[in-house]
Amino acid sequence: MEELTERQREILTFIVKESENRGFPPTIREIGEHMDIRSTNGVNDHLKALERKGYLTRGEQQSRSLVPTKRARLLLGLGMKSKDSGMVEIPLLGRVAAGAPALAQEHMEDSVKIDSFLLGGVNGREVFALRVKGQSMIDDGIHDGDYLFVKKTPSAQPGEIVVALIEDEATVKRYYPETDRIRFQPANATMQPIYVNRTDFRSTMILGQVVGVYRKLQGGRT
Amino acid sequence: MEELTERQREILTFIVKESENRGFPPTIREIGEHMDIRSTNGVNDHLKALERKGYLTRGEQQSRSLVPTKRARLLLGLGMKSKDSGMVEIPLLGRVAAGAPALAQEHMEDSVKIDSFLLGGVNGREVFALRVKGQSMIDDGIHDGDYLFVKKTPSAQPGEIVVALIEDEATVKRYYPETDRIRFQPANATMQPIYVNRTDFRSTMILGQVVGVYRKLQGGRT
DNA sequence: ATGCTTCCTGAACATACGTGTAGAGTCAAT
DNA sequence: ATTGACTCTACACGTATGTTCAGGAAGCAT
Repeated sequence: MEELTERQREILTFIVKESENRGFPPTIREIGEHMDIRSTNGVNDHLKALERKGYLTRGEQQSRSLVPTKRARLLLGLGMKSKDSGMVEIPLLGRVAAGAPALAQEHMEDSVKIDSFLLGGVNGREVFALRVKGQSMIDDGIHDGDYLFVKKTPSAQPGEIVVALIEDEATVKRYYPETDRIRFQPANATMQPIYVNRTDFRSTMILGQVVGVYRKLQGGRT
Repeated sequence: MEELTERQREILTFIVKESENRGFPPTIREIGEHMDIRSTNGVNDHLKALERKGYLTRGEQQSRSLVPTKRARLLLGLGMKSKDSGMVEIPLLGRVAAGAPALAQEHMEDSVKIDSFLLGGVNGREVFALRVKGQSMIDDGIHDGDYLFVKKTPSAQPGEIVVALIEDEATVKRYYPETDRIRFQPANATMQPIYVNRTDFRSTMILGQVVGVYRKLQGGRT
């Protein structure tokens, strides 16, 4: 793990303390004021460094979206609050049917909490969950009714399992870009791949990348 | 104390939840989006009411400066306990190798927390977790490296997936009692079942029944 | 009827805020 | 010698965000 410089640690401490004392994180300019840094970019350099070293997560174009990571709390010797450490709450979308699923809205009525360890280091805030419908990925061990944990991302690496919006349906497939089209490959010997021409392809079609699968097993049913 | 209207309470709840989940409060527009209020002023009316009634403090001209008061937490019945409710901590045994696994000891060094909802109502205290070794259950969608959540029980129903101690090895198989022997059936076409004579069968051989499977997926590897 | 609160639309405005570019100085490592 | 982290200034730009004004509809008490 990369070490922090004195200045970076000071800023990280300030962010943590402000978050606790005021209830929300500071802005870049507030940090600059406290640290006697006249230029917002001076502060930004530090924030970038903290993010790169894994002590801070940021949102793009979002004010005050500075959230220290677990590692940051450990470094600063601030004991985590009880058993809550490492848990994230994931919005649970029902069995996604037709139409653009409510990714934008994300009503929190239903949610699942999960150990962030099981997400393999992915930031829990960019993950949603949904239930699988159908057998199209059975050869990859993804069954009907399974819970999928999906990292929101508009792109994917070839061969990765993604959730994509195809013909207004959210479906789970493997992603294979080819020269002039995209192949969405089911993992089921009885099913054919779906092809989408690059010209028809919008980045919004890929909703995210599957990072985890959970299946309830009880009473012996598969 | 002035009461809150339904709508005001909804917004207050949203602010509290967002603060906890994301680490910072929402903006007026984010609230509007979630509540289906198109006008920022519509939201502002509610915020003014919440402030007037003493459930919220705000800063002037400051983004995201929405901090619920103690009274708000009381009203919502959140005793400062945050997201931990409904969580259970499950001891995680390493890849169980040979010999009686440390069920008795249950070194807690490693553990996973999981939403009890995902255990399907099984009491978390009688559950342990372990990682799968081998491909013997691949046709049931249980792969090498998967995490199994196992309910400790000495018995099982026919056909259920169990963790059993066979020849000093902990293995995952389906459980089929036959007239004078027990058949432990792998879910892999290339593998043969294991038979145990009833006379040799001790109840301690069944460690538990599999109630959940989790698989990390990342970078496209299966 | 007349007000009052709640709940909302729509639009406009000022500023708070994140981001990018173009530098520059220090210091340690190669 | 050069490269690269770290630290910072100064300035500009776009947009994210809070605030305010001008209403309107529904319900409810006086």
